[in-house]
Amino acid sequence: MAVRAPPAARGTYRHGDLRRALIEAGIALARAGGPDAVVLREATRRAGVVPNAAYRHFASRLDLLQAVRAAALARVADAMESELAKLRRGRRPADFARASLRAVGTGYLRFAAAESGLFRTAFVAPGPLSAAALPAAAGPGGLNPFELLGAALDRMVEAGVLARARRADAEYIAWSAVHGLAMLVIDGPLRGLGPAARRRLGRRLLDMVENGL
Amino acid sequence: MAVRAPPAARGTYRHGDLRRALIEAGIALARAGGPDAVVLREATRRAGVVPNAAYRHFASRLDLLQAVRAAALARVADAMESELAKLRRGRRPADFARASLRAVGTGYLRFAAAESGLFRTAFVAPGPLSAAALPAAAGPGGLNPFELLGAALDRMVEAGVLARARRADAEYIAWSAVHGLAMLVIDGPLRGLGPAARRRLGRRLLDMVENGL
DNA sequence: GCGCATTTGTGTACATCGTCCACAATGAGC
DNA sequence: GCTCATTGTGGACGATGTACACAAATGCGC
Repeated sequence: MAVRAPPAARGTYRHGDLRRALIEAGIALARAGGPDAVVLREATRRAGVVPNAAYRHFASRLDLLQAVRAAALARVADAMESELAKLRRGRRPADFARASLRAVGTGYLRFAAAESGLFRTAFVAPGPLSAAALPAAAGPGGLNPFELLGAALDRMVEAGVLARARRADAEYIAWSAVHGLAMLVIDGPLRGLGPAARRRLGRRLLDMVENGL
Repeated sequence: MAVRAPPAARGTYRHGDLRRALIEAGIALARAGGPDAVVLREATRRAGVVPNAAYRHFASRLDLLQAVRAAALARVADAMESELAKLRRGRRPADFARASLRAVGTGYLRFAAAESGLFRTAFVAPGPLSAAALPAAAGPGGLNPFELLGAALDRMVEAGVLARARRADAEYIAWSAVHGLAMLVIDGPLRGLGPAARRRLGRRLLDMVENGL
């Protein structure tokens, strides 16, 4: 009878929740192979549906990719928040603020290393032009990765650890540093570096951000 | 008769220098559309040759891409060197060393902004696994981008601007920062930022590297 | 000079992909 | 219960990467 064979095979004509199923499949594909692996036909196959069915829910492969991308971004935010959650709140504000910034960076780098396919998908060039703006890409706390970083920096200013004059654009600079390391580690010259070396480099980079910002 | 129609149409059976022609076409494609635009059939079309001819010179599309990638990397090195060449040598060694580091970074960022397609191609993930090691990717001076950066950092140590203890891994950290900014500006949230804002951010980032390294 | 093997380009073919169009099954609203 | 908008199916097209067999040109040994 095979009501639920591994790929699919449903009895009903309607799928019920195809849109979600396609995104789910897309996430699985992205996880395994990055953005290029998000292939429309394969997603429909996994959803047990004919390729064209996808066009009832997405205008194009790119449209599906964007949805997957948003999901991936949300997971980045998750990773950051879970790192932030580890912080003990008891400390002096200055230390706490600094630790927040590091936590944000650490979450980013950890996620990049652990889920490189999704990470690459999250930051793929979104077509020729797109406001993008990381729309519904927030984590459980309701903040997207960019906003989480901004909040950490604000905390640093309040705690007097970061001069107010240096606050402007600080998120771009800090993000750049962390993002660059993530990229180089994922598929740049630093690929296959070993977790220990990766952590060491990560710490060193965050030192630079902390001191140089 | 059309001996030389725009796309191609040669008289001879042999092409003469197909390998080079394909790489050249690949570079043009990468320039215009990044790594994904390096399409084997289109390259052969431009070379005025049937698709399969490419396989006499490249094992696969990916192999062609690697060749284009090497060329792109060489141009990155060019950009860095040309920025280094602008430096007046007369100054105090410390200033000169610092300026070298900035020049390397500036060249990198300039190239990323001016030739984003080639830049993205230069740093695309090279397949599932590859030693890569930036082989014949050097500029006129014979140094690849990574080596140019290393040389600048060495100069800083010699000039006493960078503590010897902090020299280790410094290229990875510095590269990360600059690379990250380049990525964000090219197709991340900082896309379409305007040259002035871009330069400002670049300077700020290089400040961070200089102070925080 | 000449014959033949090696190189290099051609022709045909296949699977896969994104996408379009016409049609069929379904379920909601009257 | 009829109608109609929604959602999935079937078949098709052009593009891509690539494999296999064949043909033209080159160059080497003689």
